[in-house]
Amino acid sequence: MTSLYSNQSVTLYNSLSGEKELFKPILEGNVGMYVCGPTVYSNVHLGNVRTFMSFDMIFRYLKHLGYKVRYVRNITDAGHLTDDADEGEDKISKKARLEQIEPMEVVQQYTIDFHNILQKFNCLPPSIEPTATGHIIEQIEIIKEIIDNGYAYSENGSVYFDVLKFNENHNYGKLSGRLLEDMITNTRELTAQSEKKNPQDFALWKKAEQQHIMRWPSPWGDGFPGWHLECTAMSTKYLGEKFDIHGGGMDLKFPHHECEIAQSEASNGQDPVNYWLHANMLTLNGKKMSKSTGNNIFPAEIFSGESPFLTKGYSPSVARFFIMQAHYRSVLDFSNDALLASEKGFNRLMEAINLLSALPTSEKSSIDINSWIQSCYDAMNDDFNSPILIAQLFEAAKYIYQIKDGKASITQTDLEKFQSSIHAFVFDILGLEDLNIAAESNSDKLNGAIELLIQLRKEARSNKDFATSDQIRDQLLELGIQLKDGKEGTTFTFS
RNA sequence: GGUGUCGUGGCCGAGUGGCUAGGCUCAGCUCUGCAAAAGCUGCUACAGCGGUUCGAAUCCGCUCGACACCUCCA
Repeated sequence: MTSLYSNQSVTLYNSLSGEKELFKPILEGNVGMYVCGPTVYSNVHLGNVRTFMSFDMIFRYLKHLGYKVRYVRNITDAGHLTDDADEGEDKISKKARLEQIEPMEVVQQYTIDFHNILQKFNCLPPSIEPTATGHIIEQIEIIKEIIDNGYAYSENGSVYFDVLKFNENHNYGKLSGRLLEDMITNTRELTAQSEKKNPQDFALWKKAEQQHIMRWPSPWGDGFPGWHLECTAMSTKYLGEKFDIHGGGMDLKFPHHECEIAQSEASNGQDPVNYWLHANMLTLNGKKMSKSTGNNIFPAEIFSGESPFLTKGYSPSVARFFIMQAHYRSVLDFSNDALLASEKGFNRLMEAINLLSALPTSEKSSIDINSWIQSCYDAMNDDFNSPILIAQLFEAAKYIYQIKDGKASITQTDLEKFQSSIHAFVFDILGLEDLNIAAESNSDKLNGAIELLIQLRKEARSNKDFATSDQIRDQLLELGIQLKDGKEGTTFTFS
């Protein structure tokens, strides 16, 4: 059997070229994908989640197409200075000092939170989730190579990447579209940069001061690795010197990803990545969500509704649906109104899908199922355009109601195809979950009780005892259980 | 100041040279004991000004505005 990917060709927007390109993996049938993970010194907010969700959707789609995907997403548990000055402190160390615990306790706590949250949003775990602290040796080796190749210098126990030297025969700035000379003329004045030859240089290794708790021995003395280096070390180790896809948030494009390219080229001479993908920001009140400014909203607040920005709580799947309704490269603004609209749309889609298995079949299909399926693939093949896919799914919902009402027809074979495709796109690729099914399966007793009330209400109605029937309906609604009268009887949902 | 992205109907969001996504809201209808729910129908927009073109939301120029990056951030 041939894989789907031989029929469905994916086009993706490559930040490096600024254009949509046909996706062709280095090794046919295999994809190596690296995504920059979180720095685990605080809880992830919804903006962080959006990026990981976007790449989860991409991961899911590539797998669906039959690619064997090795998805590597790191945990940054070391390095990462709070500022660029020489006195900059490691973020995790700082948090540990403030809370008077071990740095690895900080790391552990927020790594667990990160995993829990992503699981709630139904993100698949990556194939490999390496940590920066687990790859200190690899990082030191890369630094040695860069020094040997003449693109780094050590100074007072620290090692810096020599950007000017590198730019003499490489192109520093090719990813972010910057020119080094512009950067030099526009550099802001920063104090305490005495160790660097020039401000554009970045740290590969930082000397640890006496009080610094996260430290490792190295040829240059005790210290810790620079932030950009870990991704180069881990992507190279698990995906090779050249791999297919590198993803991350738009805000990492410069300097982080630019530095990764420079480090690879300076150490092994390879431009490391064929396709750079950048997920755009989630904004709140029109401004980027950010840990440092506090303009953010946390997943726990979404679920509980306990936030000044929300009127109620929303399920993880509704939040995921909301995010999937925008293209991953567009800025998306978070608001209660937008979430409310998504919730209604999401419920409508789920209700239509639940009708699928009970649809009547006919001798002929009046709907061209094959071309509908292809239109779903076309959407995803076009740079993972999930909003278009969702529009197609609502078209499918319309078909479902037409078939149900006898205004359209479908054969048994087509229905099976229709059903399996919808399931693939909604649950496997978009990663949505049907909450009513989940609710039904874990509360059989409650469901039985509600069914009983529905039966009693039905009897009351047939006796024209509307006082009783309305009491059952209204009081259940107050409890958050909504009865829905339809032609084939009464159903209910939890609101 | 530099680099980049973008400005779409009441709201959210696709599209990116002609065939006018989709969701929500709203209005009407169907169903109903009344509702709710659900379904159906309707609502023709592309910041402004020029230009290219038989034809532009879509390409080009200018103006205005927003956001992001240039300093840690997904």
